[in-house]
Amino acid sequence: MRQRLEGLLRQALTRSKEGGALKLESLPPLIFEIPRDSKFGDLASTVALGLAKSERMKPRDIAQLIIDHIDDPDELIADTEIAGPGYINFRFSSNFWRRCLMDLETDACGIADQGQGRKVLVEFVSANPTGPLHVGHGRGAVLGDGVSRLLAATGYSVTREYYINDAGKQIDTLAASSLARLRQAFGEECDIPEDGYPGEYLVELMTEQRDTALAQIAAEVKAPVPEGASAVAAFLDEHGDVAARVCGELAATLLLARIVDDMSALAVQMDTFVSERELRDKGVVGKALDELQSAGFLYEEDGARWFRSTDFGDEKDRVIERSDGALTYFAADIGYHREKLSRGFDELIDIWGADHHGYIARVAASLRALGADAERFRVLLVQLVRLTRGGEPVRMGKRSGEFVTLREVVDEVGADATRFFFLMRKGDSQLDFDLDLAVKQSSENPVFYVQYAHARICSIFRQAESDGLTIPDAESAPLHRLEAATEQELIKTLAIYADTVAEAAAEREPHRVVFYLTDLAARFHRFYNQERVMVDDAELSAARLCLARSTQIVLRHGLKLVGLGVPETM
RNA sequence: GCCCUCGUAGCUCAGUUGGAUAGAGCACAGGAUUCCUAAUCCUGGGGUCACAGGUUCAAUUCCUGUCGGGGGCACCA
Repeated sequence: MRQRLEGLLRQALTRSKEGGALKLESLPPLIFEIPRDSKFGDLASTVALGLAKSERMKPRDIAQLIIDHIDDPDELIADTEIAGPGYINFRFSSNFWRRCLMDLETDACGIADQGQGRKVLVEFVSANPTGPLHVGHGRGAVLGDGVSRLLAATGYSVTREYYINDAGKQIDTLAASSLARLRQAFGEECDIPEDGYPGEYLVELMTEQRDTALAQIAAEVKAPVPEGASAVAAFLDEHGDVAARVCGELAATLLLARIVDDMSALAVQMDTFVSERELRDKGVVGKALDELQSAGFLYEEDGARWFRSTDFGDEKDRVIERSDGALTYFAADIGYHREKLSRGFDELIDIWGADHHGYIARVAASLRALGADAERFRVLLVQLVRLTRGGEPVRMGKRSGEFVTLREVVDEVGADATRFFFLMRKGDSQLDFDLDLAVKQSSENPVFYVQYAHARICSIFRQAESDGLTIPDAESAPLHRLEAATEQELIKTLAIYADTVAEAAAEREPHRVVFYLTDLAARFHRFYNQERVMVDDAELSAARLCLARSTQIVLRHGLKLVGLGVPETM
């Protein structure tokens, strides 16, 4: 809707300028709003208010000038009025609404191609493969997926990537913990390391993989597989390092597979997986550091190597190589992000937990130092989820071993309800997830409200079909018969779908689509309760069937856009 | 101590990027179905937009400060 009026207004402004009526050093942003009260028209613009100062004219006079310069050959605008301090209120003709509905019947549902094929890499979840995903990861997964879907729908070429942190201390810890569990699986008395991962999932995993693991270790050291508890214990003592490595790799691989499975239960799919270890082995990290070195951004101090990130807006310099010679996590991240850019992406989006926000400045600094435009890197923070049960906080963490896994929640409340719950909130707002409440309310989750609207429409169409009625398309439907207030409101809501998606994509905020869908469903339910779709008047029925079809199109498109199911019956 | 972020109805949250009388769901009270799905709809009460200044014709929105919640300030990952 906005897009259509924008063209006309922009033209009017250009003509005013050419005719000398307005100076217009630059074309002002065209800000529209949908008036709360329909007596102020269908859409209002504040352009004239914004121009008052630079033009040194009264806003109302400017508004009049603009209106006088509008050229509207298709008669899309039925009426304009200048109101209040200088609003221009537009009322549209049935022609206009017809075009909006016709837009919805196109492949892209009238959504503009903002992305123009620009390549975007969205990196999200990227949880260490040291345990199952927990509820907090779910939020990042759903947000990253939602943003990806939004960008894909608006013309971007999107790649979803998972960065596997399979190097470094956490993996060493996993290796030691899983080796201990392996020993236990063979009947040995063995405690897991003090700061290891105590979770039950490792016990299950290593018990199940007991023989596989032992066979792999034996193969690596080219020794026969030991038999009997004491022989196994002696064998593992002798080849402790290899055993730990094999256990760690085995556990990481299987845990990652489980993570992938957990994500797909939430309808989240990745396109690519990148391994930190592989990047390091391929020399990607070293190359990036060499570049920084030769550009003069690295220096030695206190026996460590530092990156002069303060030159690029960070608040302090950062260590990239510790005095013991080990590279820091940050060094790996520099290499990874450089590698992402080298793959030809126009834009990198990272989705991080809010506890990493202090990290943004240094990664951005490293990219700038490597010559990349800072605009191309953007981090979306997702606030941590505070898990409660009956109002009491649930302590969680791999360290404590207590877990509420994402999978448990999805199994209990369902994928759609879980997705909707996360997508209803802006990513940067804090979120309490009450387990008891989530289960209790899963049956009244608003997602069903939206899906029910779609199912209802399908039901109407089943009825229409058995009555031998056909649904006209928007071009030929007698839309002038849709005069009821509920019908008008519904049409207007349908007309702003493409605008809503465009804004949501531009802001990377999927929750806007979710709110829109809830609003659309509400308007449809209202219409449905007040008017009968199929009535004796064939023309009126045709118009209402068309309206229902348009609503169905948008509901289906919108539900898919946020990754939700589109049921035909409920 | 410094930095980031949030503070809107009893609760959970939106608020069209600075515009007209601040909205929705839940909860609470009452009502609607001879007919396309009642997982629906209608009516009602509820607010100093944390607080105080500032910018502006116009501030919930931008700036500064105060208070409060959360997070971050490692040769950790």
